[in-house]
Amino acid sequence: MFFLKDLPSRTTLEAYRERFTAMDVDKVDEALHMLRKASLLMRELEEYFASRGLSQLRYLILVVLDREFERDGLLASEVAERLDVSRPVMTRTLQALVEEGLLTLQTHDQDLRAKQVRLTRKGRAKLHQALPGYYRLIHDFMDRDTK
Amino acid sequence: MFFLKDLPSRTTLEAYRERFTAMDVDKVDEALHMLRKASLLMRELEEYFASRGLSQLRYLILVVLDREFERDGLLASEVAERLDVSRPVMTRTLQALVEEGLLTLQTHDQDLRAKQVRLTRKGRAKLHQALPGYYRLIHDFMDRDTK
DNA sequence: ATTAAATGATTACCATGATAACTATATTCA
DNA sequence: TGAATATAGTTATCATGGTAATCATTTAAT
Repeated sequence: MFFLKDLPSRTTLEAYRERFTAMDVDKVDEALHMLRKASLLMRELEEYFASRGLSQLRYLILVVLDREFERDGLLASEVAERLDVSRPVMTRTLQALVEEGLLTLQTHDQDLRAKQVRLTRKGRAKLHQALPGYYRLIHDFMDRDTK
Repeated sequence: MFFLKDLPSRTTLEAYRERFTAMDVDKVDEALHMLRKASLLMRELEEYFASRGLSQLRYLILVVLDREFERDGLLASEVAERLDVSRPVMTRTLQALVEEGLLTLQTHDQDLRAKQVRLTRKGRAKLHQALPGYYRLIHDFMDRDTK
């Protein structure tokens, strides 16, 4: 997370450019604003998810599984790959979601190392309940911010 | 962090809009791209800081203190306020930085509850060593990304 | 002046991210 | 075919974020 209330001014950035590096001040400035804005939005999203017994990652796992409605679940490694998150975090989070009855985990038929992950009806319902508020929050944030 | 490799398509977003909420699809789409881009940049920054014995927050604490060169340090609460981070996290991080000799903490003269935080010479040097690479990383990321 | 409320910092505890090391199973190739 | 390598997942450990509760001190109010 990146929470610097007063970002470095253009003047400060230009002084740095002079001193050591051939950076594009505009792009760096844009990046700093983006980091702060994204951090604020992420914080709001985490708060929203927490209020619904979810988290950013839990939510995204449900999304990824919900998308693949033609397939009978995904391998844990496929979920991890689509989300670009480390395996141990995936293991832990999937287990927590199973505890809560939102997913099932089952050893794969052919490959005994692998785990098949499936959404339960409860999991799908939980996701669909969270979606409207999720999009509303993002919409409101962007709306507020661009004013 | 937000790491969904395939973001919801415009079509998907429009379907959601129809179904439950009067959202601006463009703005939501923009927000999702921003979240992902910021997450990737934050990950690179954390890696950079880790390689130098710092972290995003440790770095920002040094920046905030370095900025206030006219003042003889800041109160811990002032640092927390400028960075919008919770007090317990600030306490812990300041103590770690003191352990490493980058800061000093001293009980305030007038208010015995408060702590005065000051950059040491070593802390200032550490910050100035980290700055060029920090800006270069951001520059390169933005440059790469906009291609 | 004394009590009540507010403030600064800390402690205890929990959630979520990472990496390194490990187990078990599959695959490759000599 | 058997040994070496690769892959899927887990465990252990650590870093960094949060909230709630607590302690000490200061400020406000009666």
